[in-house]
Amino acid sequence: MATVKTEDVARYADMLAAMGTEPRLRIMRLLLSAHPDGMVVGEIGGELEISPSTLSHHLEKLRHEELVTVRREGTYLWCSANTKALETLVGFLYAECCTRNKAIEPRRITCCK
Amino acid sequence: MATVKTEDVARYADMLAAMGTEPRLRIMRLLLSAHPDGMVVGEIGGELEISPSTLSHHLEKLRHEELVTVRREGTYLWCSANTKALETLVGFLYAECCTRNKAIEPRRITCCK
DNA sequence: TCCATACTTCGATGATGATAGAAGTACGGA
DNA sequence: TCCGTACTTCTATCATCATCGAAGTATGGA
Repeated sequence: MATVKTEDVARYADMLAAMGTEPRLRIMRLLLSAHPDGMVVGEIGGELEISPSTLSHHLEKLRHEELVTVRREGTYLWCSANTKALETLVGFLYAECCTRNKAIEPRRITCCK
Repeated sequence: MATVKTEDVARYADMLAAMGTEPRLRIMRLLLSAHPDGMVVGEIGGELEISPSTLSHHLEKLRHEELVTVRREGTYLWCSANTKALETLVGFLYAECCTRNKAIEPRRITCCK
């Protein structure tokens, strides 16, 4: 069990905040369902009905927290969920709840859905 | 695997936002480490060096998202992490990443810490 | 070189948020 | 009944955020 450095808490808080908005959480869900191919920016906007400039800001935020990666293909930008970062974040929450403090039984998280 | 209703996404986003701030994430960590007894408000403030009124606002936010429960004992207010709500939230994230989309291998979350 | 498509950045606005001192409320004890 | 402790609410301020239209940049194709 790795110890959580105090400076990490701020980082995790920022990642949680990045997902703590309905449009951005929807974006993450969409990208996860399209994983690992990802989706083109315009396709995300069409699916979620978010205006281009607003979407761009949301993607910028998610990319800043490294929750989303982007690669260019011609004029298209392909976005993908960064599973590495998600792994770290969800692993942190899981550890806080189940491992470090044993406040929640693991099965309740891994089996309840 | 329960299906996630669209209106639930907004709720999960609010919960993530509630924990998406360094002081509040620290509060949750502290309360989890003190689970299930919880901690008195003043003790939290002393430990995290947050002024009484600011702390009160943060606790109000966490309580509003049902991440924290409060019980009174004389003049003291005891705060506890609401494991039921945390369970739901972390279960949702786990499902999104590992079950629904299989973007992340479960072991990477349950074993990596 | 010019154009169309895809996306970003600029600029502006209205909203929410974080913080904290000061005043108020709740409670138990003297 | 009065006081002290614990905590909240009020009030104010400064900062960040979400949104979106308009203008700008990037890219490939004609």
